[in-house]
Amino acid sequence: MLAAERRDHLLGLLARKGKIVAKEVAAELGISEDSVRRDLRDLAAEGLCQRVYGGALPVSPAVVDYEARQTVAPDGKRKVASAAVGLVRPGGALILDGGTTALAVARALPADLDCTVITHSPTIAAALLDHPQAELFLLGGRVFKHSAVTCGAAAVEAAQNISADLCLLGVTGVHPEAGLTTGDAEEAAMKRALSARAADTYILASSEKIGTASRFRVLPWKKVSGLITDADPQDTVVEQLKTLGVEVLVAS
Amino acid sequence: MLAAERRDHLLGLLARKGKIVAKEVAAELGISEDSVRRDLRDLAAEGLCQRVYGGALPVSPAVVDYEARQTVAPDGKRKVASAAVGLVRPGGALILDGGTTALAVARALPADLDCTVITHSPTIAAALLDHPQAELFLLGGRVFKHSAVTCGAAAVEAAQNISADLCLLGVTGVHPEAGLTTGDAEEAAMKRALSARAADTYILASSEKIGTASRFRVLPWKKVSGLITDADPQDTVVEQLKTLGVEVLVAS
DNA sequence: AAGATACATGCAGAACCGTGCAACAACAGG
DNA sequence: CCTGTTGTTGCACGGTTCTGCATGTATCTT
Repeated sequence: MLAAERRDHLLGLLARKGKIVAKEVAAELGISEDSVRRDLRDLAAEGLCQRVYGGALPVSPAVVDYEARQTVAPDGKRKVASAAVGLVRPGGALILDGGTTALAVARALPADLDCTVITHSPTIAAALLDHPQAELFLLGGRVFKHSAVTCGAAAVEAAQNISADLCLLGVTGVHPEAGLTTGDAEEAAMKRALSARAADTYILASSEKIGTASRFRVLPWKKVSGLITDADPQDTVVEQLKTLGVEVLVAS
Repeated sequence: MLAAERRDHLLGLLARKGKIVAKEVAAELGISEDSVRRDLRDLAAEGLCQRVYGGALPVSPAVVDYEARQTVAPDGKRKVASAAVGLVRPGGALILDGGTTALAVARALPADLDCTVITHSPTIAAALLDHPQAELFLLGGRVFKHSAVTCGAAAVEAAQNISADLCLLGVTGVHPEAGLTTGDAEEAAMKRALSARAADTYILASSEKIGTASRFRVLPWKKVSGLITDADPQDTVVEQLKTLGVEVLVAS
């Protein structure tokens, strides 16, 4: 393991778990505690972590570079994205919706992923250009600038010619009675068309969308295989969804 | 093994594995660590990887994005782009090819431009998202990662359903006898399909492309309306083109 | 207060690095 | 065909950086 790689690893741990115990990491990586301590000392000197007795903690969010916050997806979306990545099978075909949560999924996909990704979002397509093993298929059509995806008759028609194992769909509203909803009729139709072309459809929904509804219905619950969210599993709405027979994958 | 081949191999490793250990690669390829280190040093100088003790790591995605946004097009491409923008008529329809020169055109288009832009490049589409008045149409298909455009049967078919007043095409070779050429057969076919759907086709070619030829013919001279270049109008090749009846728009 | 744990520091060996140099191949020009 | 030039490659050298250990000190726990 490269020294610089190890530093990245430490920062990753810090972001994911919120703390680092020097002893544990040393054992895990098979290196001496001294090296871990030295790394932590260096990172602390650069303001990338806060050194504490026994390990290190993240620097307070306010201090973190503004740019870093911009580029990194909000915590909820990142959690949902990494849970969603677990559903993707190598060698399969994946339909990936547009939107910021789907973009987080695209970024979380392993760089050497060997599968076909079908999308109607130029942004997602651009984000996947550096995945050399992934076959990439873009559904054309009129571009809806608001959400940066193609919609309309041409896009729906293009979708009719593809099939996939899995469809990961973003929505703006997730409600027990209203079902899955979004704010634009064309977009709703497009999402429906995408979902219809996949064996399984999972919904990407960070916690703030749970229990809310938008103007246009995308799908009823019976048409989706499951929901991926970072909401509390004990949440009332989440419990309600479970009683409806919805498979809820909790991301953390 | 060729030096350039080796460089590609290194970049591939970086993408697939996320890191390079100089010692390992040297052993694997049967060359000295010095050569590997030299390559890594060069790649790092071009911003293609991050050199670290013991090997190299990928440049962080955030940095790439940032750099891509920051990098202004080379002077030649910028000149060509601004000359090309002069051909675009408000209210009309424009077919915009992929590639860096076309991207420069997209960026040079006025933000309040009121026209329809048709493209097969997700990158170009993404660049035009903030042009509120422009209608944007994306041609779908299999994405060719190398040049970040859609190609193949589906893309060509999608192109059959559109029409435009003007097509701005990038090529890699501009030669009096060989005509307009590019390095990939699929791309050449796609460019032909785009050109066929527009009343006028103009070629975007910064000066370094003048007088060169690539493997696959895109179009013969008689099919294009003109050439937009920043090359010297007195240049021998440019003079030759003029005698062939090619309209040459000199960008400056 | 005392033992346990974590820490900083210095040190030595190992790994890694850049540079200069010579050998070699590819190539253009005579 | 020869020759000078250019660019690449491997090797040798000296310097730098990393790493684990030993030591003495600081901090935590009980």
